[in-house]
Amino acid sequence: MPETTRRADRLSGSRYGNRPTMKDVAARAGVGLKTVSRVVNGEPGVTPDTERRVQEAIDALGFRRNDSARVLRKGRTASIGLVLEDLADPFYGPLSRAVEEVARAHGALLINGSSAEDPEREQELALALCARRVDGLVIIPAGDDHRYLEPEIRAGVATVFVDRPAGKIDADVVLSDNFGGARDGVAHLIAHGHRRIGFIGDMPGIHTASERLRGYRAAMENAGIPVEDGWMSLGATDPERVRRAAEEMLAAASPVTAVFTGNNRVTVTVIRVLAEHSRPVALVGFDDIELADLLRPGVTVVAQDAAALGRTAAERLFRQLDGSLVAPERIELPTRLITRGSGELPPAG
Amino acid sequence: MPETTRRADRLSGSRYGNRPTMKDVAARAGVGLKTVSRVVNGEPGVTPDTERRVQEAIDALGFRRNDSARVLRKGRTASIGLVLEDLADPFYGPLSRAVEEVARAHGALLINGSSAEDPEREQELALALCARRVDGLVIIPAGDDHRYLEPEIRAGVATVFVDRPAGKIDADVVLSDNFGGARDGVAHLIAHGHRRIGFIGDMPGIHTASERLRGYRAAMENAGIPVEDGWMSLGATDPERVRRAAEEMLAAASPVTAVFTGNNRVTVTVIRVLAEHSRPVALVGFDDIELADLLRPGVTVVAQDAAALGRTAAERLFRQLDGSLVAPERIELPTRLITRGSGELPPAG
DNA sequence: CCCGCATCTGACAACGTTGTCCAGGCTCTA
DNA sequence: TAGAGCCTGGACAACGTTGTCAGATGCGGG
Repeated sequence: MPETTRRADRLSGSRYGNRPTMKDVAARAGVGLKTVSRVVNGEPGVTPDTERRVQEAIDALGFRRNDSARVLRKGRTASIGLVLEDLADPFYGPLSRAVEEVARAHGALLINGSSAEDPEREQELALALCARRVDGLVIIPAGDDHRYLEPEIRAGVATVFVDRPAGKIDADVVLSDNFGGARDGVAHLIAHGHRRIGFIGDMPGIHTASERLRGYRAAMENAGIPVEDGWMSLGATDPERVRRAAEEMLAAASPVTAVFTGNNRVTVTVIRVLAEHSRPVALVGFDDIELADLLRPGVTVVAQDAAALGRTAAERLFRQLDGSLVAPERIELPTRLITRGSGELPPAG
Repeated sequence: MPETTRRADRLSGSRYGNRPTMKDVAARAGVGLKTVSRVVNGEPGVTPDTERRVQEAIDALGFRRNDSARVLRKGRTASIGLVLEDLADPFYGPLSRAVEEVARAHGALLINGSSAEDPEREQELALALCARRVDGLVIIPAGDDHRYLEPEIRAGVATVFVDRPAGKIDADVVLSDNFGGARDGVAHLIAHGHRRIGFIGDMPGIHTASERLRGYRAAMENAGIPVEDGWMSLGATDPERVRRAAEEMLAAASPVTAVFTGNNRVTVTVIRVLAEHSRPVALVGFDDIELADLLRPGVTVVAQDAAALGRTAAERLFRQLDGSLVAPERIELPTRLITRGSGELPPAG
């Protein structure tokens, strides 16, 4: 006789896991089920007196509407998912926060998870979010094949990719101008007299990394400088390898006089190496880093606006949900060169 | 005749918002509803041949289980909520990530939101998460009254507070040793010969801030140093006010020779002020900051382990859900003094 | 005094899934 | 070959909510 047991537990109020339902509230208030629903949702057509009785019952029982059931009935969850690479990376905090603020403005909750740069985990996470029936997904891709999302998108899940483009499907994408930013950063070094310029970046398999590399090559080519072997280090992600790469460039027979670094983590490591180095070496880094202005010299960077990326993507997501959007688009946000000293050092040696 | 319409849409596959259900899969595979459920959940009792047919139907239709319905039926959502102050703050990134990893290890998703330091928003968010029927909540309190959670906790929502204690309810709390850390940091300055030491921190209404202030006072008292008016600045949160406060302390008739800063944001601003100051002033800050080792002098800090806070809290949450936990507890994690130079400067002037 | 109308209320089905339980078909043994 | 027992598959109810629709109630006017 489970019904009896449950009622007893509920009345005693001590047992975990049994929450009062609208039915319980209705029984206590002596009204119908639907009337409770009306009160909870602020629908019209309830006399003040009835409303008061219902409200009292709600408070007395500690009732809270079960949104799972609501979602099941209504179809929309008023929540969106965010799949990013690593929340602990300072670049993603503001991005995530920006997405959240837009979601909040649309009355939606944000569910997020980290892919840890693992394509399989990205897929697992994205599909788990779809199973929760999020209304939309903002994805910072780890993998390069997103066809697994096709059924979801067809089923109406709004989808926007950020920071890196979607792989093998046609979808909205919001990016920084990685190519242009890197090109301008390297050109800045060239303008200050450098010709032997190193590039240290992530694996070229990652879109942002290859675009920035392309920018480096373009700037060098525009200036008519042939790039020598040993000036480029790709795929060095962990500090140890970045350090080795930087040291090799600086110790070569004809060492580089400037370095362009492909992301914030690389930049930080290279700053450490340069700090130990005797001769001054110019540096421009992609991504801004905190306290960059307080170092001596200050660190010149190509800054992207992480918050703007997140905001733009989220706004586009909700416009998809509004139905006011049709064709997928690729949006590129400009980067900004912030000069602080390290990029303006003249060539030494 | 809505049924007909829906079926047609589904077959055409073009209209948004209609997803295939197990019923559809069953019809297509020519099996019963429950058999599909069994296949989807990997339950035993299905012949390989039937399983194959079902799987084909699933793939063909792009079916994905609706977890909302599942949750409704099963009672548990396998998701936990995290309410924090501001994801954009570098302190919370690693904390959030640590919570996520623990959740993942337990097969749960993480839903998070920022309170923006607003008690009302904290409550709104926490209750919204409860309405989604998260299994548990990790909360970094913005407010100081959490009685609104009593019905939820009684109903079985596991709850752990982090970084600051819960207000007016008895609940699990995981904190850093704010008092001890601040006391030791200030004692460190005293040990290096300082007697005129300033304190710049957040509003004393915030628990961490008042504990750190208490630590400052204790260290001074232990050393028999009376604290003068004007050595303490409380409630300065925005950079402008912090800057003014620091400048006043340094410009006073008998200026402070060292400063203890109450959190990372304050520390960063004070570093800027000190960089412009002529005489060297010692500094110890609460919270570690990135690149602190690269500044000259390096910044001595009292570091808390944000990831450990998050991990400890999340683990405790899941132990509550296991039922292996009974009485609420208060856990205090140690802080660590990291000497890098700024805290070891001798008194000047 | 009765009818019509507006207002308020509640019974019922449906959302998509899972747990329970039973039916039918099979194998194995006596 | 009949009966017992096992395995597979499916019918049905339930989870807690909301939309639909019809019934009840009260009021004013004819």
